[in-house]
Amino acid sequence: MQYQPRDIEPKWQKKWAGAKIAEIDVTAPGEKFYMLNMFPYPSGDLHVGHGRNYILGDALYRYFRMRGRAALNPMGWDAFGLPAENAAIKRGIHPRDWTLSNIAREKKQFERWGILYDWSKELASCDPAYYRWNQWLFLQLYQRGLAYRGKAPVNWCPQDLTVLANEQVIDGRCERCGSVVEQRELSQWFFKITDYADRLDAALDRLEHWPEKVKVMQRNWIGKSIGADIDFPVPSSGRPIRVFTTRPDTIFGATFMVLAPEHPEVPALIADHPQSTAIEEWINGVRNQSNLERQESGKEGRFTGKYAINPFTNEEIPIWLGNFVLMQYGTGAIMSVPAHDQRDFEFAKQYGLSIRVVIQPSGAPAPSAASLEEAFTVKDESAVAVNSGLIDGLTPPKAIEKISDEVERRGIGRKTIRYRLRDWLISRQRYWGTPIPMIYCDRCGILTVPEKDLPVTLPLDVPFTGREGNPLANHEAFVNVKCPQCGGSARRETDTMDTFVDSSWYYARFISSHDSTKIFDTNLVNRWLPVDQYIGGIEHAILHLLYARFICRTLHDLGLTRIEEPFARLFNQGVITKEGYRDPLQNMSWVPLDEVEFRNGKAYRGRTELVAEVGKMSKSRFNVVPPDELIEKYGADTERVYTLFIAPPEKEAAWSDEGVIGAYRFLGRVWTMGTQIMDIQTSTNGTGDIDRLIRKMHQTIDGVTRRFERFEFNTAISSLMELSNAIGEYLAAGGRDARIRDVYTALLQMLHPFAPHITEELWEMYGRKGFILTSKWPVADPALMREDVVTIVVQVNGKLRGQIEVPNPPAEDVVMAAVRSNERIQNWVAGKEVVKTIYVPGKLVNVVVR
RNA sequence: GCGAAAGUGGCGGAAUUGGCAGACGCGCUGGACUUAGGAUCCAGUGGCCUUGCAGCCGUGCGGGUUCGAGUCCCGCCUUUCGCACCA
Repeated sequence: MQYQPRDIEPKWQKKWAGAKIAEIDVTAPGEKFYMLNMFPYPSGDLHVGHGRNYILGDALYRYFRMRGRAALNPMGWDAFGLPAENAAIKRGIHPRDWTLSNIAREKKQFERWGILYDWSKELASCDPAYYRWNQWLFLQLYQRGLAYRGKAPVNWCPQDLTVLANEQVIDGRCERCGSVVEQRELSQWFFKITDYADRLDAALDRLEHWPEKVKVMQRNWIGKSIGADIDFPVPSSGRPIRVFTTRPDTIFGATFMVLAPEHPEVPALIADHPQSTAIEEWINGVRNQSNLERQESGKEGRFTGKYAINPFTNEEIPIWLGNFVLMQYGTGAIMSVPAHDQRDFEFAKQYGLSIRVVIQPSGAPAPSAASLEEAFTVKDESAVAVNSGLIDGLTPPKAIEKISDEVERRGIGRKTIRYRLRDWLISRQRYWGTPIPMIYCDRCGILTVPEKDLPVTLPLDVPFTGREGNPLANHEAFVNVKCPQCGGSARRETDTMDTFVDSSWYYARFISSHDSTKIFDTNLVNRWLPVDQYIGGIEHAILHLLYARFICRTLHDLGLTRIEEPFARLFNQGVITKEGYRDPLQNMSWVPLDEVEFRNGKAYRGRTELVAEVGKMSKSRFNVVPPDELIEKYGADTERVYTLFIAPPEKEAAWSDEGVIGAYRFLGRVWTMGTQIMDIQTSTNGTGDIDRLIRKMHQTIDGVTRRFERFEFNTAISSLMELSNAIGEYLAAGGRDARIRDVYTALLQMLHPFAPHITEELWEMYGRKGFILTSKWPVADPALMREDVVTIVVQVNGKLRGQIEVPNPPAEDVVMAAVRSNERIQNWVAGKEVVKTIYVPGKLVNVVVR
């Protein structure tokens, strides 16, 4: 009987679904394993690149189940968001219908891949039963001052009268209508993530099983720096200017001060300047530049004509404006220490400002003007403060401590910790999201929607033209509401929430996803969280993972969980790339694959030779591999095995259509040898070496088990291929010992997480009871792994000159006797003086001769 | 510029602690089967010299440590990723 994946795969998919095999009772006892793939945004079409992510999770899930863990593997939909709204505008489909039909398609695709999710816990963020708890959470945060309204600059399209996400702004213009986008200050809702900056930063050190890369990215994003705020008196205004510095120990070298052009003191400082108009013009020019533009235009500054007093040297230092000082960070003002800071140095050289060295390697001569270029790079461990009064001779850490204490003692500042992290702007002037549950009443002010009135449901009867801004704002029935306090007429908030709010706590909701009385069950969540294995793309390294960590902590602080960190282990799978083709004559635009002809190994469209480029699969590059055809031809098991075999899972991998055949052949061989082995009923003396094969089996069990724990799926599969090759050789050699059945069964079990359908089918054909999925993972017996004979490599002067076989375990004297009696080896040693002999137990002998 | 990771056949990639480099797979070559193609099966496949052989060379480049280096150390080169005027 031929291997026909087309027949057996749907059969098992139905059986698993019928048996509700992946449904788990979260209250039942057992050692829990919470496995979670990041829930997808249902955009409709899943390609083999997406498949890698889910197949990887499914293999892991099946493995842990077979290892006897109570494994939970739920799935849901990150179903709010802009693409649905754009589809509505472009194609006249309601975002809800578009989303729901995509969900149905993707769910079907998961089934075709043979992926087992516990669908009884399915959730979708666009479902009022889900988003009402978003709203509830918002209210809890609002009541604790963690949600607030504030002004923030947003991208505003004056033509479409709407706010645009950064991604929708292309070269400063609206992606839809092409008008120049403006920066506008609007009232927006924020979550106060900055209150948690310190805890989110500190806890990163305890996330042992997170990729270092992600932790570094989060650390940079939070951007903690320890330093001091120090006031510099300004005689002309009588108001001191406060600077932030991480190096207060260099204050004796602060020879000038630089303010951001937007600094609030600037107008007063330049008011009586003879060229104040020119300076204002310059300020406006800088203001309109992005940070990137400012950096590209180089350092520029203007002297205000005013001076501040350095509180430690008591010197007057000039106050400058500089385009490299950012108002958003610190106090928007810096003390410049040109001798020890690259940027200050460049600025000082450009404008001829004075430079004073205040840190030097101890005992070194004072740097000359020529060597000043190096002064700011002093990283010498022995560097100490000089020309610095009370801190002379101290190393930087001690000097920082002492000078900070002195600043506090004098009452001119304090030690501070600052973060780059800003509060999380959650307002979106968009329809397809969770309505923010707030009400504006002219008499009573800003009010929360009472909990009993949740959810605030998103109305469905709105028109989508893409022109009039947020459709919600024009929906009278939605906007007009009675004030919950005075009963008078009031207006609803029409902003919706950033979809990252939805994804910041869904992992907890899965545990009791149908509970309509509370956000989740605290006891159960305490049992099941944190997620044991979280799997998703590196693109979520910062935003999603940081927001989820933040919200998890707020839930903890609300007394709803004991859990502070939501994800114990994190794994980022690599993307799958494929060649796409560009047309050099058509401005290098991507060419659809069906227009590409291949001749002599090169790609053409007509007579134009196309340029091949390897990149992440995406529709816009026409390089996606849809799984349908592949599954039709070779089956889902082949795709699964190939996808996990292709490369280590964390690495980027290049898809090769030819490579797939290898996985198919492997499964075909497993199938064929299975039908052959089934016929072996009783032990008959063949010529094969069954003991060797059994040893190989135990070694493979040991290896595959360890490789599962380390996510080394590619080598796990290759060692299964080796075992299957060994079985094939045994059969070819005429081996017919009935114990081959045990070896084969173990192979099937280990193969199951990768190729679930074929292994279930063969398991059934073998007359085994139940699903192979619910069978017990094989255990390696160390005693049976051991070889009877070991081969020891013999080197002479480090070069391989022979091999000897000795009984295992190898005794040193036996090995040495064998070396001495081996003619071939002795020929290499003959006539030379043996300097020494090195024996590496069980591995090799190296004879060193002269 | 700063930080991190990585460079191994024609390709994807293997190689616990330094110990037979190239497992496994693709591709390729030859053969079997076939009217033929495909599929399948068998054999071979880093380079060089060879009748042959565990002879020589070989893990980005240059040095070093060691009986022995893909692996450790120093110095370069290249690629990828992250951060980027954050005071």
